[in-house]
Amino acid sequence: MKVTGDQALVKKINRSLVLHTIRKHSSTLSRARVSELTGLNKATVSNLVAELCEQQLVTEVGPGKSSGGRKPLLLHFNAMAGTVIGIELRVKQLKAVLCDLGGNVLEERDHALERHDLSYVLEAMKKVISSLMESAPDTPYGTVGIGVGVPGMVDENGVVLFAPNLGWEMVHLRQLLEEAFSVPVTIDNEANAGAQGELNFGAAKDVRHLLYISAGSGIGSGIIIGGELYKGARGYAGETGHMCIEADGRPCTCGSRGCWELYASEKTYDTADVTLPAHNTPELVRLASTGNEAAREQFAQMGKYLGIGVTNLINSFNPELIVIGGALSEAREWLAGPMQAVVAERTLPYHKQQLEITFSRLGSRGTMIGAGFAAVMHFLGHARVTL
Amino acid sequence: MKVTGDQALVKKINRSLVLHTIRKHSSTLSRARVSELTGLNKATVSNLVAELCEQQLVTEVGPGKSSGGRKPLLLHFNAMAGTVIGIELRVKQLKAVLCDLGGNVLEERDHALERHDLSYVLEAMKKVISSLMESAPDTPYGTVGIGVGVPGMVDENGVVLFAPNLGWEMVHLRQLLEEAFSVPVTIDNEANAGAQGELNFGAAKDVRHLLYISAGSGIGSGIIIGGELYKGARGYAGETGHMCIEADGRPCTCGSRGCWELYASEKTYDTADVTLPAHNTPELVRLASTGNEAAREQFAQMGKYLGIGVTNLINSFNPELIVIGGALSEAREWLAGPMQAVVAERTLPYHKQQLEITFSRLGSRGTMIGAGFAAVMHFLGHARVTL
DNA sequence: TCGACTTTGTATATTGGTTAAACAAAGTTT
DNA sequence: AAACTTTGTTTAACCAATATACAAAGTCGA
Repeated sequence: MKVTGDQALVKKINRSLVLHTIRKHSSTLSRARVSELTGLNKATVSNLVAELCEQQLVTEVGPGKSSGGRKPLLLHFNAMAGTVIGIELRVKQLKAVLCDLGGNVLEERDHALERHDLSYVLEAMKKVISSLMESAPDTPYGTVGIGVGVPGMVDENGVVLFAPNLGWEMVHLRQLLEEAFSVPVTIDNEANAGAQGELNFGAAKDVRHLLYISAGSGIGSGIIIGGELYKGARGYAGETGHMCIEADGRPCTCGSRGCWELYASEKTYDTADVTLPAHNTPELVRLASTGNEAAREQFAQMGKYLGIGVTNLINSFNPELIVIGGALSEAREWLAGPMQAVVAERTLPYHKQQLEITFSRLGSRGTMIGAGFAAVMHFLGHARVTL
Repeated sequence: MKVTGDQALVKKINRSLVLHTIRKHSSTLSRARVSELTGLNKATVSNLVAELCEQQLVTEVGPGKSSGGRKPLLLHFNAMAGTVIGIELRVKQLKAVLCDLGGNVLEERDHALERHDLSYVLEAMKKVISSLMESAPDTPYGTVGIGVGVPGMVDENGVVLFAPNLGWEMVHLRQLLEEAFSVPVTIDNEANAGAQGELNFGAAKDVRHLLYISAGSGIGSGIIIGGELYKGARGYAGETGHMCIEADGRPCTCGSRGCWELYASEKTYDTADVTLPAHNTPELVRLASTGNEAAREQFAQMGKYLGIGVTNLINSFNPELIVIGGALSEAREWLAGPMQAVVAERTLPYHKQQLEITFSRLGSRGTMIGAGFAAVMHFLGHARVTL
């Protein structure tokens, strides 16, 4: 959209600056400190804070310690000003949480999915959302948004362009949910949502260049560059599961061959050469931990191929931190070793020096929380300028 | 950098909006039409245009056709208000142009490079730049910037982090050139520069989602999403040459194995199984056109592997248009067929419907012109807001 | 305990940009 | 020639940020 500059815009930008500064350092900043951090004049900060207080998004939490003068009045981001719903749509499951504006989980729901057709899934979503909305505590703004993470490509209008694992194409999911609940809805790629979750509340707090790999029934990645989600036209980037790692490898449903996710996701369970003792991750993890060799070997193979793909991404994006999330992160104990070995062998020394690989801290909740966070950001607003 | 909102910022944003609107539709817009296009008030446009006229960036070019009222005064973007220098640093060659602010080439220089050590290359660059600066016509602002495209990763401060084909690491190129010439310098990845060139002046004018593949001594890609260069922390994105397309393929200097550019760039010349009749692209192209089978087969193989990598990128980014540039675009006649065949076979029908693959229109000049354009944009300023 | 100093936060006048509305200028149409 | 259209400028009003002065509330040393 074409944006022109006027005073309303200036105010939006500065309000956003002040609000998010307080949010990120809740209960530790005074007006004076916010003024220093943002570069805004003290008076401007005072005015904007007054407005935010009226809107109940910020409260004064009491005096802090003096450093030789008047005691500062510490400002608190009022996370309980409203709630959001975060949803992760998986292939066989619908997971949802009710969060406050600070990403704290207040309620949680799980719902098994038997089919993937839109009307069935939509009905299930509506049920779960209604249930969470009813359980929401009384807050000034109520439930201010719904964020959904889906396993597929999403455009800037919240249309699911393509979700192969669900068999969806061109589903106007945002519109459908907004019509049903009359609340702003944000739709994100599942990996992008997970990346946002880990960046804001998990293993990657305040990392500038992050690569989040979501390994489950497929593989997706969320890429954070310069502290911001590198989403391009939303969800387009990071569709790395179909990165070809074997030129003449197995044919994939995507039309190509040798795609990464055929070798390093739960898809391997169906095509594995050896007979596996189980065909789902939780069961295989259980078996591996009891010493089952076939299960361990399976994870070792997947770890190796995970490492190959991760190496590609390291060589492309040179992140500071890599977080592995998704259902497969449960198997970290058996994946990590082989994966790290491949990465150590294949990446340039130049990359290795500042690189760390870790697993999701939010676990299976990361995507939901991240999706909910997108709704929070939509509610709070996030204007900024590129020069 | 932290940016706060004030009236100066508002003016910057609006000035930028007006200036670039006029630039993109030079000599066809009146003040009234600019007001409509930008959404700014007529008075605001008048004021900003007056200022731009004073700065000699815009001139009134005369009356247009009336549509039932007073004739409009058409506004012209004064491309000759200044000049920029665009440089492409290749492995064996330094190519440079002097352009006006509209990307029109005024002078051109070529300089062979015998070595890659920094001091030697820097000396060559200085010579070429000085020569172009001296030949620059007299303009109000003179030579306002230097843009360089380099075959490697570049960070946001113009530091060449890593350029394997030159053996460079952590070269503060921007700083070095700015100190030598006291003119703003922009450093870009070579593929990103090429993408910018084709987007603004070449085969991809006004395309929203573009994938530019630069295939030469290596492979890089420039990704345009939503009409803007998707560069993340500059140059990090698009380092696709080291995308692994053969899990246990040939070892690469990058530390990995089976990298794309080992199979689809000029690097194949050195590792080809069969004895090639020549080991450089121009010669092979000549041979292929005279009917040499070995040369044609070589290009066919490269085309196939180009297609494999391109398919990966299509499945990841779903662009509208793919432009193949770089030295290998000279061989389009023999590459295109095999490449298209692989792409057609491997991509999803969903992607194919809106996808077009073409070759560079600016040819070998694309990167230079794009690099120069980056300098133009730096000079003109390009403030905008994200909500 | 008192006064000097510090730090926090607010009030006031100024600045500088956009804007709506009226207006002037220069056409076309009937 | 009168009525209408379109272009571009002038005017006054508005509004957010800012510098500056100031009030409030603390610390610290003698």
